[in-house]
Formats: sequence, structure tokens, C-alpha cells
Amino acid sequence: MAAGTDKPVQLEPIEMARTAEQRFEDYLQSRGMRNTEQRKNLIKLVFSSHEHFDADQLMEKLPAKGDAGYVSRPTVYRALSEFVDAGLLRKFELDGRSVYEHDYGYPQHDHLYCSKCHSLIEFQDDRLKEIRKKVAEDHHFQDRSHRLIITGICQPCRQSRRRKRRPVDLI
Amino acid sequence: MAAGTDKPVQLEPIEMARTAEQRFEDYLQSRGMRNTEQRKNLIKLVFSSHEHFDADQLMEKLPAKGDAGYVSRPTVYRALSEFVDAGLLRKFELDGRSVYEHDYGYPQHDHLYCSKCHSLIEFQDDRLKEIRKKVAEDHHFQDRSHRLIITGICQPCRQSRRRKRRPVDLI
DNA sequence: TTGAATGCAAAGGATTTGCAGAGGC
DNA sequence: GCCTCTGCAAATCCTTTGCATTCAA
Repeated sequence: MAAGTDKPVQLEPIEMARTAEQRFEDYLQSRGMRNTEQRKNLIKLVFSSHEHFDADQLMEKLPAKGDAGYVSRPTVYRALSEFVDAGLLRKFELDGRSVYEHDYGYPQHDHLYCSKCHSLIEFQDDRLKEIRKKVAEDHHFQDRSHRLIITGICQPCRQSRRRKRRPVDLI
Repeated sequence: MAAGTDKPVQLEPIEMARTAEQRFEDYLQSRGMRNTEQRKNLIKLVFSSHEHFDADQLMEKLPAKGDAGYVSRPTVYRALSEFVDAGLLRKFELDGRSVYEHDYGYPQHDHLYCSKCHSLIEFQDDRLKEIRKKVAEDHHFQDRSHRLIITGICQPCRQSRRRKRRPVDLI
């Protein structure tokens, strides 16, 4: 995308007929599951920004134990799994932990991953679709999804080779 | 554990000036490290076939505890890490575990991953190189490696599903 | 009311680490 | 002999599970 820019290009959310919350409610409804306070808190938090995050980071954004709005760790894990199942989030693994990102209402993209500061930069390249299609056909493979991560050193880290840059929390 | 079975190799090894063992010896030498029996056993085993494997699968191929040639689990993990560092193996994550494959003497490739039987199928597409190059340039990113995994259902799994369809619940 | 969901504690599974003894070089 | 390496046990890290209680519908 836009060459000549320093900042990572931000992808634009897709226009949606239903909000993530609405879609999740449908999901719950259709399975006889309940729309609890915890699930409401989590989905609100998760969709309040489109950063990548892991379970730990999500926990840190929640109110502390004892305060209103607190959600326990097991419940966080259970909810993340439901969000993925409902098509709201996508999950992938990085350095041995699970990382989540918005799926619903967000365009397909892939990532550059800085092995120094652990930041993730999104990019889009439509040629990938073609490759995927051709390879799947060649192997009579029914493709459902793909994940491409290009690892290296991001621009800020290349420039400040000596300066210690605080790694972006979390991946 | 044990996932990621493999198909017979389809890609041809590259002609090498030095064997993996030789290269590893250089690596050890240059760092004042020792070429122990354990490391020799492991490298021989690892390069005796082209399959993808995880630490557990490698352990299972080793002689049992008490028998000659046994290597303990911590040593296996330490060695795998060294092999990666020495450029002999490449490591990636699948379903929460670390999976290894030959790097030295093996051409760049990517994978189709069957979510049903967990097999990994290798493929090559040179257009990926171009995409990687362009994206890296656009973002002033110094790319070092990439990993593309296309997930779906492999041909054998697609066929077996059609043949023996699960009957509708009777009762 | 009633079964699903939560929080707690504890378990699990993969991988790593501290350390005393073994063994390359 | 020096110093790295190994194996053992135990620790860590992330994630999941069993269960009694709480709560949405």
C-alpha cells in the first residue's frame, strides 16, 4: 500500500449491517446460550479498538478483581473462544501464545511482524488470493483460510538501532 | 501432541557443499561448544528423513531411557533450539506446539495444512517472493523470513467424508 | 424454576531452568 | 583439568477443567 508513508496504513472497517454485539447475540440465541454481563463487558472492550491482543492484555484492560466489570481469567478464555466461533475474532499464534484480531467487519489482511519490538503491521495484497486459489486447485485442497506473516525488522527499530525501544506490550 | 503427519517429500533437496552434520560442527566450533554424543545422535535422527516433527515426535524416535542413544527431553529441546540457530532447521507453530522442518539444503516453500488430519503439504510459488519484496519496500521493513499457511481440507479427507457420510441420527 | 455461566482452585501440557555430576577437548 | 553439557527435578507459562454457586431467561 501507500509507499512513501512512514506510518503503517490503517485499514478501514467494512460497512456492516449488524454490529458485533448484535451478531453475537444472534449466535448466543441460536445456541440457547445466555447473554451475561461478562460477555457483554468483554465484547464491548474487545471491539472498542482494533488492536491485536492476547488474553493477558485483555485481562489487563478489565477492572481489577473486586471492582464492577471484573471478569475472571477462565471466563475470558471461554469468551475469546466463543468470539472466534461466532466469527467475530480471528486467532493466530505468535511466539507461543494466542493472539486475536477483529474478523467481523474487518477486511482480509496479513501481517509484517517485527522480531525486535514485536509489533504487528497490517498489509493487503490481492495477489495472495490468486496464489491461494491456484495452489488449492493444484492440490485439490479445499482452502478455508490462510495466514501469512513476514518477519523482520520494522522501520523504527531499524533506525534506532542503539536506542532501546520499549517493546509494544504484547505482540 | 503428535499432530502434523506428513506426506512423502515432493521437493528435491538442494545440492550441498557440506552436510548438515558438517555445518553443525562448524557452528559448534565457532562458539566453543562441544560435539557431544547426544547432539550427534539427534542431528543424525533429524536429518534421516524429511518429515515435519515436534519435540515429542522426535523423543519417540529415540531409544528409551536406559538404552544406548537415549537423550533426555531438556537436551532435545536445547538441541532443537541450537539447530534452528545454526540454520539447519526452521521452526513454526501449529495448534500451540512448535513444529520443525529442514531448512539447510531444502528449498523455500510454504504449506497447506489440513485441519482434519493435520497433515502438512508443501508447495512453492515464486510470486510470494515478489509480494514479500513489495510489501517490505512499501513499509520500509527489512524482511528476513515469512511463513504462509493455507488451512483447509486435503483431498483424501474431502473424499472420505463424501464416501462415508455420517448417517442422520436414528432412534 | 432451571440449566447455563461464572469464579475459584487446581490440573494440564509444552517448554525452560537450576544445579550437581558427567564428559568433551 | 577446565568448563561445557547432560539429566533430573522442579519451575514457568499459557490455557483448560471440575465443581459449587450464581444468575439469565
